[in-house]
Amino acid sequence: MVDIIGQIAGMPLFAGLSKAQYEALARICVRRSFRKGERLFTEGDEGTGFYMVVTGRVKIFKVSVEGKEQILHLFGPGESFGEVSVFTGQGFPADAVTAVQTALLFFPRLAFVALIQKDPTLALNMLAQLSGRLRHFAGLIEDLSLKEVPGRLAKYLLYLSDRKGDGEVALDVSKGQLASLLGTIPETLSRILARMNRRGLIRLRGAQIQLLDRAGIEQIALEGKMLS
Amino acid sequence: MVDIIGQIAGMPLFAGLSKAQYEALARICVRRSFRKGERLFTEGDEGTGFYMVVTGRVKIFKVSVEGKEQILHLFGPGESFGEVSVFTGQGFPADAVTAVQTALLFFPRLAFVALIQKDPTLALNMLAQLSGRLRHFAGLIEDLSLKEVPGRLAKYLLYLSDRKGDGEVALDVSKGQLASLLGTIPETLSRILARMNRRGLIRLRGAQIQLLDRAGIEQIALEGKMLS
DNA sequence: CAATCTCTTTGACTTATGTCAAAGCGCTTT
DNA sequence: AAAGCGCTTTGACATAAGTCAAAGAGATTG
Repeated sequence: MVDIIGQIAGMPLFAGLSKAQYEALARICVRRSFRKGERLFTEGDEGTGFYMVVTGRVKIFKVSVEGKEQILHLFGPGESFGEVSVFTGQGFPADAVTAVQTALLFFPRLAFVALIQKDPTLALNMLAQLSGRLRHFAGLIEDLSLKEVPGRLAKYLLYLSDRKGDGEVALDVSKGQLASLLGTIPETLSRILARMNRRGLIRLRGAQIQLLDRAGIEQIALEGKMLS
Repeated sequence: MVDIIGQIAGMPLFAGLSKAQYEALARICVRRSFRKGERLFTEGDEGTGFYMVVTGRVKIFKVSVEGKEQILHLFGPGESFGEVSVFTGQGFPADAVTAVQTALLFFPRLAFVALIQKDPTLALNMLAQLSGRLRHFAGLIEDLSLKEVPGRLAKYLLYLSDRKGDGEVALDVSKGQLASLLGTIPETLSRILARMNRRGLIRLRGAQIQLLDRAGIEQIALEGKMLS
């Protein structure tokens, strides 16, 4: 119980709340652990609450009839997911699976809504949370519709690089999963990485990628394509 | 003033509020009219509030460096937009332009946040609103990534048909705009409509489209492609 | 340490969709 | 009705990206 409060206190969604609120949140939530690859829910399932990642990683994705998948979001520690069906009352809009061994807090719908009704700060935090997610989705739509795969890849490499600081980047997902994240397939991703490598934009060593020509990569990200 | 209250009362975002709340909302908002094609804001602009459509139509979209546009959403009467930057404090994530002559209500950020803090119902309505928008975006991402243009078009035709009831559908946007909505260009859309016409799936007469083979169209929407 | 299994890469090929250019069509304006 | 204008359609072509198949690389396990 006390350690759950500790976990909750650090989350952006719960920033600025009173001690009493932390306790109330800790009282309504349930901690659950999952092995890698476990399914949390499937599109259409009735949503009885939402989740927050304590440790690990959760993949939210859509699947086509042929089995191709598009990752909508990868959520890590401190991030929450599954709120949409809490507030609309409809089923989940996508599938969720753990990408690695994962610990989650589950917040039941009705109890959480009751808390929100009593605490405007919590409500505003949640509104900020969903707004951020909308911004992210708008970016994904832009990328899928207006950029080619090299452009999306370049943007992702720069994103990784910005998180780390230096010019050496370690992919935080398998290349297959990265393909799903970028809206393509492994073969295509592989070819484009090879092309960037040949042109001296990057130096490929497995999951380690060195950004050799940052300006060139930035241009590809901006223009959305790699001039042939 | 009184007529603004009347307009507000009917909006889903404001459902279930007290008379006093309607009056407070009416007090903080400003009504503004725009001619067709006027720009309301541009991506990156600081958001000082959000808008609600009274009459007319607003197009929210992204543009690529080459000038191709992807429509994120078309908002009509009773729908609101621009909330994202209200709750994150960052700039608008996309561009907004009126698609026709349009009347809007503008709600200033700080005044509205103050109201939300006092009224949990308003907060929950807004959460439902944003959640619905996330669901819509998830669907758009799915379509762009996992369906081909015929699949997206079929889905849109069925959507129009479901709104109307019968098998005769009138496009509510120009074909050029429909292309932007579906993530393609006018030439491609034109070809695919012609192909569906040739195959007896639809009967094309300008902006009037008759759905002749609903089952066939549903299959294309589901599979995401038109088997050649 | 070999065997196996999965993930990744490469090659040859197909195809959906974009590009560019021109023609067609409908609508408004004079 | 003629003229002009924007939107739509069609054609010829280019190309990004998917499919299928096989080889290669890396990791895991017995």
